[in-house]
Amino acid sequence: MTSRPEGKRQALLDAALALFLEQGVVDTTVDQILQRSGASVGSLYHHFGGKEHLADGLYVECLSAYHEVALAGLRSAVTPEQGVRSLVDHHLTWIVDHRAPSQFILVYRDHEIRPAAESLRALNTNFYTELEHWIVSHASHAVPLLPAVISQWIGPMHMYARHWLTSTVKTTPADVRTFLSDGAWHSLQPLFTSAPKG
Amino acid sequence: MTSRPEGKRQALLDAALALFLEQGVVDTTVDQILQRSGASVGSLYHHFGGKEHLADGLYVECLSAYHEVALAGLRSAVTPEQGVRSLVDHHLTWIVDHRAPSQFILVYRDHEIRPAAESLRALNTNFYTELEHWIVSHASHAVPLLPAVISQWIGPMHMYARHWLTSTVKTTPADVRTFLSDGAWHSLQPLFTSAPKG
DNA sequence: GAATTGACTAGAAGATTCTTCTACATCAGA
DNA sequence: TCTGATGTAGAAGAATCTTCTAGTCAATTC
Repeated sequence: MTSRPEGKRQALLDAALALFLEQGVVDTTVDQILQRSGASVGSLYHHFGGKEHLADGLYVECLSAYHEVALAGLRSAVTPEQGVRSLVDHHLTWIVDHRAPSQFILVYRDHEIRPAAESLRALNTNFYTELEHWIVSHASHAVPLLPAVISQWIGPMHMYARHWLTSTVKTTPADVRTFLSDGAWHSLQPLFTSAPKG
Repeated sequence: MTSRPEGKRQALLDAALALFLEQGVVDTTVDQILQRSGASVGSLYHHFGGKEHLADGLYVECLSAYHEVALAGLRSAVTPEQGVRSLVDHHLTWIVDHRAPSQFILVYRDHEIRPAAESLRALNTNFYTELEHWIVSHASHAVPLLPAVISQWIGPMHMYARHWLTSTVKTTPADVRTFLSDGAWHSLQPLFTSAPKG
């Protein structure tokens, strides 16, 4: 009966996010999602095509939103240093302001290896490709080992975020923002200034 | 009939590892595991108590083996530099020599938030606690922000491992071993030599 | 060396959970 | 008012997981 456009779809996403974080994807039943969202089986399968696809949709939704913010900051950076630091800053801000989506992204990411998750992995590929292009276009010389460079840039902040999101500490990422930002910049700085070794 | 001790248990683990990597945990059915392993439903539920518990058991098995090697290297290190670098080296060696278990660990890690996974998370906690103790005991002064320091130490290598294990590139981690090892050491070196700022 | 015990295996029966399917509702635009 | 696109409903059916009882086998006890 009552239903504004996108009403049930969004209700399903909201209910699923809450339940998935409370109980995990596997232990959450379709019935629980239906009860919490007020939607019917038909709605769920109309909008998403199944429980796992709903989880995929949720992942895409959450990750896209994050990517948008992160890339916007990177694009508006003027100097290499601003760009390198912006990604760390935006990330740490994001996980505080969007705790639930962040948890779901970190926890669900790569959690399955299956061909069906193709489109889902493409999301990450696009993101990293843009990061690589940004590095190359700002670097003062050829950059080898791009994946390793990217890892040094954002690996620490990812790991810290994972730690902060899964533990229950009261400290905020603000305490480590400077530390992580400095670390990232010091790791990448050589790419933008000095000449390559060898 | 035929059954050596541990026979079915190990067969179940082997079959599960292969299937989980091929199809993901969710898309693998109990029946598939039984067929591939030659075990019966009874065996699976006797040894593990369910499909998810089997996945947990597999995770524990794989991760424990890795922790053992990693910590052994760390303990036998004489200088701080050897210790810092050993963890990176052992990790990169490990993922090459044990590709399947590594993939499962990275992919399955944290993949569910649920109270039942308590013992499972304890494994990681113990590992990181030992890393923290090692840092503190070798540092030349008080170390703040331990989780952030740990993240700088092993965050990049984790991220690179994830990349290498999920992509199909032919390059081996040997190409980046020096790069990542240097990065880790340069990040942590100040802890072991100079005085803290502020 | 028969009985007992405990660890393990077997597979049918039962319970749970997921998915499909058909019918109905709402709404914008012709 | 009709029409088609989109969304909703829930019963029926299919797939999957788990429990349960009944064994097998090897080692141990008396």
